[in-house]
Amino acid sequence: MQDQDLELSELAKALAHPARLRILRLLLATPGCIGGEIVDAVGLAQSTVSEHLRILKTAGVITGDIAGPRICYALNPGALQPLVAFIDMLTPPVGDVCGVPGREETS
Amino acid sequence: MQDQDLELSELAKALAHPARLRILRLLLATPGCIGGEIVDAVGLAQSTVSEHLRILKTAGVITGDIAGPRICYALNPGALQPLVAFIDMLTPPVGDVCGVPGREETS
DNA sequence: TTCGTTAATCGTCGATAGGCGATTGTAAGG
DNA sequence: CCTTACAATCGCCTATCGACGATTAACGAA
Repeated sequence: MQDQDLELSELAKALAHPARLRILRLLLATPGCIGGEIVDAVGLAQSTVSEHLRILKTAGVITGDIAGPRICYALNPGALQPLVAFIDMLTPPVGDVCGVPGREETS
Repeated sequence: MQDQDLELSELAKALAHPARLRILRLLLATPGCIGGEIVDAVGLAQSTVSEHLRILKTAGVITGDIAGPRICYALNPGALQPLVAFIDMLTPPVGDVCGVPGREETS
């Protein structure tokens, strides 16, 4: 049961960096395939961005399809479901009526 | 808008370690207040566990109330909601009918 | 084939995280 | 008061992360 902790922590680690979150936002906002635009958008060196992309790809959060000389990155949202399931498991208190019930935050 | 990336990454970082996930599971399974039981459960040194608890507390994921010589730790599930919201934002493709639609997993 | 573009990889560096034992602080009990 | 138990903090060390420039690899176009 706790064996999943490894997998879950890897998943969380993939999200544990602002640059990677930014990349995910960017991929969400960009329907088509983009390559080096990511580098320009996050404002980091090409090698650094490539490393972040590798981490995201390894975690399964994104996919990378070769499209000629460049690469088409796309979100793979399903990969994060286990993490959501874990957090959900911690969050039974407030009503699980429908979707996001406690949006107003318990504060 | 992207300012939240910092906050979200901090939140994800709090979950990015197996020992901390184990602690959260333990707190979920233990209704009452436990103190040093955590140390015994995770199998790490007391100082190490204390550090993990500090990280979780700093992230707001748990709370710690002083109860005499020991401390009563409890989950604070609401703190993770922003993270869930972010992941949800990445996951619109499949029906957003009601909360957790893809519970059966896409695969 | 040669050239230009794009992405991945390599090597290096400083910063951070994770682990531990030892120490300190605090609060109940004798 | 002193002692005991628990948790937090303090060095200290190792391992990993994040960033970079430079290099290499792959592909399309000329």
